[in-house]
Amino acid sequence: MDTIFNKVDAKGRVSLPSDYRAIVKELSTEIVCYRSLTAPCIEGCTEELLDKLATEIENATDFFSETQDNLTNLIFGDAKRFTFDSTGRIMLTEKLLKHASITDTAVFVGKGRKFQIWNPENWEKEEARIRAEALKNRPTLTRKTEGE
Amino acid sequence: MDTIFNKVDAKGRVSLPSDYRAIVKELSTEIVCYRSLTAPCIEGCTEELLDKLATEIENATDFFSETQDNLTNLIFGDAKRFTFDSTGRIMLTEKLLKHASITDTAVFVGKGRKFQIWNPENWEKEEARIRAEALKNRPTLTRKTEGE
DNA sequence: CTATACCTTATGGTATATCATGGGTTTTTA
DNA sequence: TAAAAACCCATGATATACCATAAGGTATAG
Repeated sequence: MDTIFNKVDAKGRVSLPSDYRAIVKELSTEIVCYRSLTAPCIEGCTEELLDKLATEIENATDFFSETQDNLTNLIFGDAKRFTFDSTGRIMLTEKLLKHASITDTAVFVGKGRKFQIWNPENWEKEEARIRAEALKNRPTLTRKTEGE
Repeated sequence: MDTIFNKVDAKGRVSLPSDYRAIVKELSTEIVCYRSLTAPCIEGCTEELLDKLATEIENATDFFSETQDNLTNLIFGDAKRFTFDSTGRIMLTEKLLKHASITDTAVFVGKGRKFQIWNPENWEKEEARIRAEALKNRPTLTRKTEGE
């Protein structure tokens, strides 16, 4: 998956890049999007992945625990299903667009089993940051990820 | 899933968001609501889930023996069935609305298998609190849940 | 090796269906 | 009998589905 720039029209519609669609389509015709917790961008994935995460939370925390309560609110309160039509577009909400400061162009960035949607300028900065960081931590990284 | 703001009309009626309805409708046309034990909000789910919760409480007797009675009383004594009509609306009771301080607008917050109903201002505060908290505990979280 | 035809994908526009919400009417119940 | 709740219909807003066009890329034929 590479980085793709697509236009956002006046209604908030964006074409999900065809490569992304192809992967999702094997399972369904919808994705889930939510505001990234740590970055000014939108994150997307399949519902399956989100369900898996929810199950993990349920297993790792107690039913009545504050942690479980907070996490489920955080994840499911924010996440929204987006079905894409025959032309492969989704309609992003105001909340999501605002969080990522996206107006007329959205940058799709593949992240393995999920992806991110950025404002072009912000992504440019982020990419530079990531590259610098990766270079700095290279020795540690290679040791850690051995199994991949 | 998702957070949705709906109006409460003069008669106390609220539209249950269509996405929520779609999931419930496969089974029936009613949900169960009760006052949250931990937060100033209303909680809602299907009757099936409440039954499951009852079983879980029973199974956890070893750990909750003291509080089991209290829990069952609090939840089941409070829970009430709400059928939604052809337009998808329910009529919440005074008791529930008062507990959540809801007057003219109700915020539906998805929690996976259940949902919460909040007063807009309270939810805004709660959401900010949760997100800040999650950000602070991020290292711990990611280790536990292996994803984000 | 180049040009043309074809296919895929992105994007703009439009019509249709859905949903939230308001109001009115009937039925229940206290 | 009065108040409240369930039911029904109407409407405006909005999202969704669909069609048409444009642009880019690839394969094939000349």
